[in-house]
Amino acid sequence: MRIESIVAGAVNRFFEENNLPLPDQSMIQIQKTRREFSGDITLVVFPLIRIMKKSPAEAGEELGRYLKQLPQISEFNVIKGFLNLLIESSYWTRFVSEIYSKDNYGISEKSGPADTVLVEFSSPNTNKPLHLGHIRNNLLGYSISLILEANGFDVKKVNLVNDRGIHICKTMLAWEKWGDDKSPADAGMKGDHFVGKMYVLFENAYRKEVDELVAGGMSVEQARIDAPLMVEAREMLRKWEGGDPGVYRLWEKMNGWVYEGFDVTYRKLGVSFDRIYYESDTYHTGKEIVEEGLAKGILKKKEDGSVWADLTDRGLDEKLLLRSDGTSVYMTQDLGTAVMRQKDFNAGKMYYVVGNEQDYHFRVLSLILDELGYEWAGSLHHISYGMVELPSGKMKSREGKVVDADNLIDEMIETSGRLSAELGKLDGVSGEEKEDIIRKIGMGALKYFILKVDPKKNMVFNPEESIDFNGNTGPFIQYTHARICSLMNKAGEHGITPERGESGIITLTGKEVRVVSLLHDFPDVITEAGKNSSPALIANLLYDLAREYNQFYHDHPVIRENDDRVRNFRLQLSLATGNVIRMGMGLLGIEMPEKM
RNA sequence: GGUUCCGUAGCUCAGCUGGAUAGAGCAACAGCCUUCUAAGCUGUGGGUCCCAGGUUCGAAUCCUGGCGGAAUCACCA
Repeated sequence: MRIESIVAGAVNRFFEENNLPLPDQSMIQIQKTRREFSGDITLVVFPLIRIMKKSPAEAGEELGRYLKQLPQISEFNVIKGFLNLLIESSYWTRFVSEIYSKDNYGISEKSGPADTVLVEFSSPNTNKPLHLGHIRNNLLGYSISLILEANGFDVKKVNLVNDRGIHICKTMLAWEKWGDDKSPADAGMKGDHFVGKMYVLFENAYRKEVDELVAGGMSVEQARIDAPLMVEAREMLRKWEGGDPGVYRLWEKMNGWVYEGFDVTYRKLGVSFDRIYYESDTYHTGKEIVEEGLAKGILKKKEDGSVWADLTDRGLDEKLLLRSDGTSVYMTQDLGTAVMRQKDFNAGKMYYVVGNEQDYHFRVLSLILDELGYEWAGSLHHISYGMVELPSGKMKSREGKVVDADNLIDEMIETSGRLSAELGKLDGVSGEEKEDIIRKIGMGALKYFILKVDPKKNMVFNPEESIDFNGNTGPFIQYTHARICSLMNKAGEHGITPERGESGIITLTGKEVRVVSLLHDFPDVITEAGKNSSPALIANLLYDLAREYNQFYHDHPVIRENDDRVRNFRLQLSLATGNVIRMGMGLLGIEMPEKM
């Protein structure tokens, strides 16, 4: 049993034996002892003094004397209402001996098909390549999926591709006009970048047209509608919706280019999906659902033919679901997608990893599904994450103020290679192995940089100051792991391997205890990370662990230790640390080199 | 304007459902490699936790009101 539960149980017994009312569970607060005091864990006695009717000092003393009887508690002291408990080394050595060789420590087994959950992430538009904002989305979505799996859920990762709409038509029109019938291969570009370039060509020419119309005296709003390019794009959208074979072929061809490009980026990021949905499919279902709602009288049609959901009873406004011309909007498609998915997977929960700019949209989506009578409407859960901003503010694709995903990835790997060379770290390694290590480190730096930040918060990325490889970074944690691998190899060469079982009666140093106690926290952190959809919690623990381990490593001999029992414990401790780091980083989607 | 979120060191971020003298990293400066990987370790300086009230034995954390910033409130997605 975990030490916190043992102590909490003993506190309860104390009240029982003294015929006092039992304290509420929330009153038994156990936390880590702050470093400046002596002890490992601390019971906060303030909440208990009311029942005990004693001063904090007296209550602490009394509880301390009682708890010291536990075989796991060796010492105690009371300072200002805080009861600090020193844990017997044998508790820690036994704990380490139990987990050091497990490759599933902290991981919950799958609990069955009833616990299927669905995670949507990525959700790209097919008119431009992925940028840093998408990277955050993909890394979060993928990591959260892994974390939910580690919490025992059967996770389905799904992607919803926004492959239809006016923005796609803009790229098609631009290609027809200025593409010279070239393919991405002809242009020597990745498909998504090539199509993205078409989008930019359109936007630039369109802006020029608008400017000219405005100069001629037209209002900006009207100019945006009347600009010849926009008229053509809308015409193309109508043809697409009408199933015009020529337009449809072009649409398929250009989307194909984009998907080829996306695949490359996804592979580099190491993300994958169990199922991909396309809005060009789901919007049909969405329309049907709206028609049904209309027939049932839940939705209402206005005179101009547009269809609305009335959410004024719920404290919100009315929401448009079909335009007056009968075409669907964003919400329509999301309704369809949700219903299709529920049919496909019957998931207990559907998570949407989507930026916080869409908080309102998802509140409305869930409410409308509820209005329409879907009893699973409450199972939608928006994992809302903050924007990635540049020092100059928000990224804006139309102004070219974006950090391109592929460029960034390439730069990270390049930097990784340069640093390795400067430090002479991989001089003994060559070829594919070397490339692989360099790639893992570069990607580790990028992924950790993004994931260590609380998802809910906006974060700032400064392209001028490239992502660090020292300090609180992915490579720092990877390095710690590589060190441990190297240590174990060296130990093996000396014929030293950790022996199973407890290492015998030894007294641990403060640094050893700090490392063990972080390992001890790992399962709880996985649980919390699952509940809060926050990979950052895992990242923070791993950083603390790596830092504490490096301190331990700095001033404790392992292989060179003469006392067999101590040496064995330190080997187990090192192995356990390496395993937890590897598993934990695995949950962030970060690979671990064995040397670097 | 309504709603939601945010405001912690020069910069980037931790700080869990209230607990001890608010912590890391980067940047700056000063040290540590005949010893298991120096992408490491140690030390120094750096704070009105936006402001003002309130609740509490105790508030960066909870409540109210300001100030500042962001998002959203589309027949865009």
